[in-house]
This record gives sequence, structure tokens and C-alpha cells, in this order.
Amino acid sequence: MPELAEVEFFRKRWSVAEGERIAAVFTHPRAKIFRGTDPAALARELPGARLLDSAAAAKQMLFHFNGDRWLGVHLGMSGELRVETSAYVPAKHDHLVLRTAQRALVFADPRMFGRVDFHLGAGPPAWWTKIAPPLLSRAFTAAAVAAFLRRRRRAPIKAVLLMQERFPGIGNWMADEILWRAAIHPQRLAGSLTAAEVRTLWRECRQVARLALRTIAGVGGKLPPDLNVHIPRTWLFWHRWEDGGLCPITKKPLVREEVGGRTTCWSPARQKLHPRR
DNA sequence: CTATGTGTTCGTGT
DNA sequence: CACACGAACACATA
Repeated sequence: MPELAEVEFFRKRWSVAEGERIAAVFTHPRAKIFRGTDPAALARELPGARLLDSAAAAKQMLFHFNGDRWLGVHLGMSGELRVETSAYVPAKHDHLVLRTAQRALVFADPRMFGRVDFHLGAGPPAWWTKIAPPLLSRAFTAAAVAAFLRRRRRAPIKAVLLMQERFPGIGNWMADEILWRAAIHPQRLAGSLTAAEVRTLWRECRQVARLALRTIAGVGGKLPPDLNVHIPRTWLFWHRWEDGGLCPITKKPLVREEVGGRTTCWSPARQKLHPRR
């Protein structure tokens, strides 16, 4: 489920506990969520620690506690972070619960593709510092995108947009939204895009990231009540799963098909496989 | 009962 | 060697 903006939304939820001290830790007895990490180490090290700050990058989050303690979270496909009352009793799909005096921070994930990483050290862990530069940073340049598309020239552009090593945080719906706005057919091979198309693609990557963060993760300190309530009806987002869905721009039918191993939605009237040049 | 999904990783083939 | 692709992971929901 969660891509860039949703990840930021969930990070902000837990960030209400910044400054609070962890009193107790619950870990699900047979959670696969803790791949590399030992749940026992977590339960031993976190109690007594104060949540200092947090950050989101790509589809990951990092929560920083005092005493050089770091908690990484990846939500996988079905993960979410919630905030419950301090008396909260963990339910079936809750894998990690951090209790403070004021509340309970819950990580739930039915499909268990998510991940929790605990790290002890003076600085953030390597997996965090290695994450590619954000779409909205100066380092995410049109030239870097062009070079990457050249390297991946034989893969469909849809599949390339999902590669986190260059497009951190872009997931299935964002990729479709970007291609739709850029009027590029998802099955075009990355190497077939013109220089102008590459530049448009780069611009729309940034624009969709900016708009998604604003509408989903809120502005300033405010968080929307639900994930998607503020997404405009003019986005492809709301129409991609409708049967008989229409392109908000051309009003012509949308198409849904597998591209690059993922269900992909596009507007054939707008996104041509063989554009006239 | 079967098919599907807002994700990542691994093995295999080119 | 680099890259492309399909399968696997695990479970709720339609």
C-alpha cells in the first residue's frame, strides 16, 4: 500500500510521541516483520528510551531515540502505523507496540511484507544513508534520470519508475499517475523516450511527489483525518480501479493491464505506444 | 474456490 | 557482467 506520501503520513502519526519515553514494548511472538533484527534486543533496548525525532525517505521511516537507538520501519504492502490509547490490547496483526505513558504506537501488517530494523550506533544505519536522493532534492536531476533510463533502456518505462535506486518512494499508483500526466505509454521502452519526454517525466515525478505530499501528508503540522480524503477527483488515482473508468482529461475509457509485473492503468487516448513525432 | 494487490527479493535465463 | 523477468512471500477481500 504505502508509497512516498503515505509513508510520510504514517510517520507524522507516530511523531506525536516525540519527547515521550518508551515504557514497554510488545512484539508479536512469531512476526516475520523482524527479519534481520532480534525482537528480544528491541524489547531490551527500547524501554526507557525517549523518542527524539523521525524522518521518512523513499518507502522507509527512521525513528531516532536517545542513547544511539534507531528504529527503522518499512510498511511493505499492507502495513500501517496507528496511535492508540495507553490501555490498547494488541490485536491479531499487530507486530510491534511501543507504549508510552500517554499512548500506544502500533505497527500492524496483515500480509507481513513489512520490516522492522533496530540499530544501535552513533549514527543512522547504512541501509538508511544509502537511500537514493529524494525526488524533491536538488540531486534528483533530469540528467540523472536520463542516464538511468539509458541504462535501463530495454525495460518498459513503467517498470523503471518503480526502481527505488533512482525513484525513491514511487510505487504503483504514483508511477501510473506520473506517466498519465506526462502522456507517456507505460509499455514504452525506457530507451525510446525523446529528450523532451525524459524532461517531462522528470518534471512530473517531482510534481506528483509534491502534490501527493501536500494532499496526503498534510501541510505544516496538520494531518488529514484519512489517507486519501484530499486527493482531487481530477487525478487518475480515483478512476484507476473503477470499472468503466474514464480518463479525467480526455473523458475516454481507461485501460488496465499488467505491465512490468504490476497492474497498470492508462489512458490510451492520451498515452500512445507509437507517438507521432 | 479462485483471483488479486499502492512491495521487495531471489533465482534463472539472456 | 548486467540486466530483465517471473516466482515467492502471506493473508484479507471480492
